[in-house]
Amino acid sequence: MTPGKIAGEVVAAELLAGLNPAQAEAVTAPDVPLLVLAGAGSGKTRVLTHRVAYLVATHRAQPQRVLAVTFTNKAAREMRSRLGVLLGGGVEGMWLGTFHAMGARMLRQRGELAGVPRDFVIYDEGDRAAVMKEAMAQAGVDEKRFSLASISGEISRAKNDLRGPEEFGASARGFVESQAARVYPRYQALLETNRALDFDDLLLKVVRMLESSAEALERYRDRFRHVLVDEYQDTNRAQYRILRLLVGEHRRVTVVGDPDQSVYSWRGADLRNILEFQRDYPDALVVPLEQNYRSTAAILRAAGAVIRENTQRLDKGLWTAGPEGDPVRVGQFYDEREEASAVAAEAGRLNASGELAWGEAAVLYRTNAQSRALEEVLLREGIPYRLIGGLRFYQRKEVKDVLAYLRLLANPSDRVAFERVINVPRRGVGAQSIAQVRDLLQGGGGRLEAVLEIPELAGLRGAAAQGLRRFHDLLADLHDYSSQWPLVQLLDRLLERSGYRQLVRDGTPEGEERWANLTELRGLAAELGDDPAAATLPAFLEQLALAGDVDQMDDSASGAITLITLHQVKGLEFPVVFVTGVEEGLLPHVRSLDSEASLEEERRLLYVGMTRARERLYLSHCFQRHLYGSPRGATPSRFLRPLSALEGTSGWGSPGSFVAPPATRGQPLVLTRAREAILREVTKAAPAVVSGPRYAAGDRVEHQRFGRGVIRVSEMTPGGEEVVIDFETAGRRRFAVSDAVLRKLA
DNA sequence: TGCGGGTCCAGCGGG
DNA sequence: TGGACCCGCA
Repeated sequence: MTPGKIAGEVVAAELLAGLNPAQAEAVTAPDVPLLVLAGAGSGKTRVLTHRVAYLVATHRAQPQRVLAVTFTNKAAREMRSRLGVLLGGGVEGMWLGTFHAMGARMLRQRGELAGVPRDFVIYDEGDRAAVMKEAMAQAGVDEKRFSLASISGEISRAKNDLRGPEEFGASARGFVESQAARVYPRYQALLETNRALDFDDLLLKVVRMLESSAEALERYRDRFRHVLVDEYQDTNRAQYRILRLLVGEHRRVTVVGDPDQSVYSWRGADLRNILEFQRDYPDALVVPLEQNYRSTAAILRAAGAVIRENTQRLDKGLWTAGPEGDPVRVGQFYDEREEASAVAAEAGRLNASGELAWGEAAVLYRTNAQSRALEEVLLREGIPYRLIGGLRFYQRKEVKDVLAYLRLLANPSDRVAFERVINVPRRGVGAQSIAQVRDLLQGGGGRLEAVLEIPELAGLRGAAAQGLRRFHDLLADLHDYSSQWPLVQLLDRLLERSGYRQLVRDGTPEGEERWANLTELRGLAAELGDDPAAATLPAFLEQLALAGDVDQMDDSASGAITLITLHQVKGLEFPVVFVTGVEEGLLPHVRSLDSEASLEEERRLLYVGMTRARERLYLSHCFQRHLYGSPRGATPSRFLRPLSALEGTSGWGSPGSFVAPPATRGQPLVLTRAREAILREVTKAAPAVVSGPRYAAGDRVEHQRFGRGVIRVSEMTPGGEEVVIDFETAGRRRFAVSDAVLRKLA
């Protein structure tokens, strides 16, 4: 026996330590198709990573022959770092990432086998919308009658179902579909001229490649002798097809998922993939993970009672060896303001008694609009919170603009990028001139680069022509520069030479905020600087395109209550969870009432929310809720029915927590007022009615996001107090004072 | 070309 | 209610 083998066995034994029998079974299962039905909080990620590590440690798999696919970048990162720890390095060469990253990588390697140019760019949702708009115009589809979103959705769905323009056109039924069928081929043609793929293409083209090229199929099948997939319940048909093709005859495939947590059918996820795994592989080994390590018995019982009403599911008996815990509380409140106050009051009570740090609680809701009332109350009460979602980093105008410049440098055919920045900052090239250029290119009258150099080709004269030429010179300059200097310097030069820095930094606080975002982008480029392979422009752009967003959940240590949608909260957990707005029309949402399947998905959404809670779970609904500005009556969700008779479930607050609506509207409820008074005393947070500045130069402060710093300037503006802070690590920044993110240090 | 007011719309959002 | 978008006017 070789020393290596012995070491491997030692590691293997360590990998099984602390696993329960079901987990161990899944980790050590033989090379047969394996379906791990992992209930909420049952250690799913642990099993997946340990199985990969186990396969490697026991020499059943070489790292470079393993493909492990996750749904999010975050999950991929986590898995990579956990594997690094488990194996002490040794993950080199392993393909570990999202489906889309995997697709991009394969297409860079062998995409030409499916007619994909090697230097393709990846279009995000914004770019896709721009192209879609143009395609709709070409097809003569009226944007007023058919929304971009509906057409775009149809086409995306078609792609996820592996239907090309012809096939889709042949089977199109109904108004929207037939319009989409006219747009689809034009949309695809435009992507092609731009040498661009959208996210759906990253999957679709891989399928086409593997199906049409024996060489490609052979190559990747041989390469990936072990295939493992996380969140299998969320895979769409294209992803399913890729897996089937890759797994082929060797059938060493492990999928992990929970049908009860499938909440993305509207994005193409197909529950059949997991429900029918055993039909696809009749000899599959199915290992249910039923022991929950997260929630109390009371919480599990309530969640189980809710999800059991669904018909489309594989029953699991989720159980816990943990304590019964506090009862699950269901409360009714007058309206969303009182609901928010109740959340704040309860969180405040727990915090005051030392049972809860702010960062340990989350407030969940169905729609983003619901966050407003919560924010207002938390702000008023001085309770720190962080809002997940909203406008994301890469969707910010300034970031998209600068990225468009970079994309144009990397790919001069990218007309979406061109149209985005040709007149930003202004160069005298208006909509009219852009249209002329577009028409010329449309008619095949030349390449974009040529038109930039000789604008007269497009019939342009005067200021517009000069603007295009200046733009051309700028790009040429940057192009030369980029061949000799690292990314960061290129970015700096771009910001200077283009005039973009001046445009953004207009002296307003908003301008500084935008500039701060660009500084962050610069930071990302700098991070890559250490790695020569990643520091090229194309690699940088690809990474950003696939990264989607800077991870908002990474700073989980923040001392703030989390406000988050039910969809985004999947995969997270908190000691204390409030699920708000559990009402008919909201959860289930009105738009899901038309089919039993979507209704069941809504129920799963509530289930996901409930199972995020470790110790305390609160559900609330209102008597009335403001929707689009006007009040409407609300009734408790049908999903709550099985809870009414359930042991370990009780009302939230005193029996009188809900009282009849007041006779005159707009009059605050006495009870609400009393509660606020109590809360104020408990949290000692005085209402934020301040007439003068709260900060002075020299004050030491801590910012939720940027850390510690010193106030340099404080001034009162019509919009409130504004401060300039020198941060220890984040440099000088300017803010409007917000108690939610800034606090004074002693 | 840039801005202001009218109008329309409103679910969840990974990669 | 509030944001996005369009049209018309300076």
